[in-house]
Amino acid sequence: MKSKKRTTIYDIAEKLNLNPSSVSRALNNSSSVNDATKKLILKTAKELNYTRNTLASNLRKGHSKTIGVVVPRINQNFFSNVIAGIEDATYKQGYNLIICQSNELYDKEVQCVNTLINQHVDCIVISISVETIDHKHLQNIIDHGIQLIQFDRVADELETLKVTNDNEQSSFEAVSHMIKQGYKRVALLEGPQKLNIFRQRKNGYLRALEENGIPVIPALMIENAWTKELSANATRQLLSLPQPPDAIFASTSDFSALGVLEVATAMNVKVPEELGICGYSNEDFTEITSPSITTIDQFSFYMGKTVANLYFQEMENTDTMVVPKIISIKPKLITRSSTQKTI
Amino acid sequence: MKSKKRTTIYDIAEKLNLNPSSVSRALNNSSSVNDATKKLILKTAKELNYTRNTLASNLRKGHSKTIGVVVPRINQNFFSNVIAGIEDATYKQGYNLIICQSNELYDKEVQCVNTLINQHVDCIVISISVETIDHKHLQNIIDHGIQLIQFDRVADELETLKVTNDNEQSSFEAVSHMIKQGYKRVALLEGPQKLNIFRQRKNGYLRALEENGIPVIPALMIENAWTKELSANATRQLLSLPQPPDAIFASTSDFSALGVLEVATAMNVKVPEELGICGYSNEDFTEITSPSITTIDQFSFYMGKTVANLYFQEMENTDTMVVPKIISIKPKLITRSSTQKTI
DNA sequence: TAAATTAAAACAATCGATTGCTTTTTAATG
DNA sequence: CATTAAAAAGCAATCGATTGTTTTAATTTA
Repeated sequence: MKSKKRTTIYDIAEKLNLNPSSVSRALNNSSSVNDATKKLILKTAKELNYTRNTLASNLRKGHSKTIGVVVPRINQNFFSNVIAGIEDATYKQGYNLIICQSNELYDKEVQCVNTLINQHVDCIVISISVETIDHKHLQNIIDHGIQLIQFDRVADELETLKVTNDNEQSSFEAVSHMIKQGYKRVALLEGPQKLNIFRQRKNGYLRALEENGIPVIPALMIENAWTKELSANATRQLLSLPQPPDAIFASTSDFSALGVLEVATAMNVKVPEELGICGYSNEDFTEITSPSITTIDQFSFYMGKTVANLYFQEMENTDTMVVPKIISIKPKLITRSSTQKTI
Repeated sequence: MKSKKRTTIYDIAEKLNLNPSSVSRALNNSSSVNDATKKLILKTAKELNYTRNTLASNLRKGHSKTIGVVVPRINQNFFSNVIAGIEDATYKQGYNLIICQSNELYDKEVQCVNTLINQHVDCIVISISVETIDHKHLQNIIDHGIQLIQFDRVADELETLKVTNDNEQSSFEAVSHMIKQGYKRVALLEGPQKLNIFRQRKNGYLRALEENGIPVIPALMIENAWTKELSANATRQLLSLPQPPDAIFASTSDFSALGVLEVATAMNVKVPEELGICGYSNEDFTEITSPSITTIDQFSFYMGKTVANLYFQEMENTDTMVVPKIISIKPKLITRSSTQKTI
């Protein structure tokens, strides 16, 4: 489609025999243009179907009023909720959102970041991929003078603004809850330990065991069980142990917990009587499985809003340096049937 | 945060005692720059941490290489999958995505569209809100010479590029399937008839009844049952009828179907023996309810890719007028336990 | 009425990259 | 060695809006 030429302030100026600068000022409601003229300009602008060219405006003004977001996957409940939260907050401020997904690939993540830098976005919000171990691309964002906010999966080594979940504490509470319910051999399904969130969740698990005087049994801790399939395999393995666990904390996601549940059901292991299950994320479906699954709510939408508002707040300090700041949101344990050993 | 001044082609030109135009050409790999010079420029660009200012570039080039997307809700499975599909396709072409959500509100939808027009996006992709009945804002997009692609929930009256699901046919097949399973009184939970997709689904339902010689019973057709709660209420009402239905087609969503299932279970009505249930959308959870729910897959991710590719394809015809074109994707019936009356 | 003040509009430079056109330099040809 | 062709680089306008500065017009004050 050939896009017709759009109306510019020059067109308006020409038609009214005025200078473009006056048109611009009128459009920005400056006080240095006569009210009558202003009205006339506004009317003509409407007639000619004028809309400001944000490209030109932003170029001149030196900013883009745009925030870039990089997440592993757009269509994952947690992330799409965070994005919805960010959108909700940024929209009100007249900001736009450019969304990219890394697909959990380091290379794509770097590309996304570069694109956003090129776009001269004012801020980049990122939750890193599993593959991401070095942070040159993140440092690059900072070097370009772009505000950087990390959320959820953050690079600890890099001192930036961060919005995180208190994974350690919530895992601690989840495992403590299971122990209080009477489960004695709680297994752990771990996520890739490259990601700090999974390390933290493991730490919470370990602390809960320790504080409750329960020995750590390495055989009950399965590495890299972070998809439904991997968790299902892990569960088969665990339940076939001479001394199988009587509870499994799927610290990686509710999908993992679902894998556990399915295998348990298939192997005729009764949940929650013989096996307690706890997931992570409070996906919609955890409420409707039978039994319903105990899980942890991360307040994802709220998290998105927090991220956006953090940016707007920091933006105010125009000339001071960025002070690294971490906002930690405390997730909430949602206890359901899958851990109701005692009735 | 004060953003430091970024490196421009002028900085590079100055440092190398060259003209900015040569730098620009070198950066664009033009053949009219000496290879040695080109190499030098590229090296210096890297040293100075240069990145092209896309704002300036796009202003000059007259396009933004950006596609705007407006959906009712970002964090709804169907839409987030479509967006992921669009992103997947546009990313490869070096395009960016600006995402907005209307929250099912007409006013917000209009605002979103206006913002995108201001941003001078090259194309706007939209799925309209429930509230949307007039289409001035969509016409406005066209008037600004911006390519418009509607998907899923489209305004029939407006002749634009469209990517839709064949809702009529898929509903027809779903209801036919239920009838073939032996269900005799199939009820329908309708969505707001303002939206064409829900009208089409109703038509498919009606056609299935007709072609199978089954009378239409108005009492079995419930209007506006398009949330889980509304569907639950509707189900209670239906099952309390003197002559209750023996199957319910929740044409609006799987969430509705879930509402039906929960009420049926609570009322001790056996699914699928006494009541067949079919949903719409193939949400993840339909697989794991007990019984699992028969539903319709809309190929949402693929739909997103199709939308994006439609744009790129149309873009080629630079000077011809846009010929309204509709791509209809045929959804797939996924039969599961909830409609297995016969074994 | 002349001078001073203020309001309104015009002028011109700028943001950074691109591109048609011109000039300079280098290489090739007779 | 002169002439011509080709390659490489420079020049300058452009995209559209913004903004500091200057000019003009209108109003007020002495």
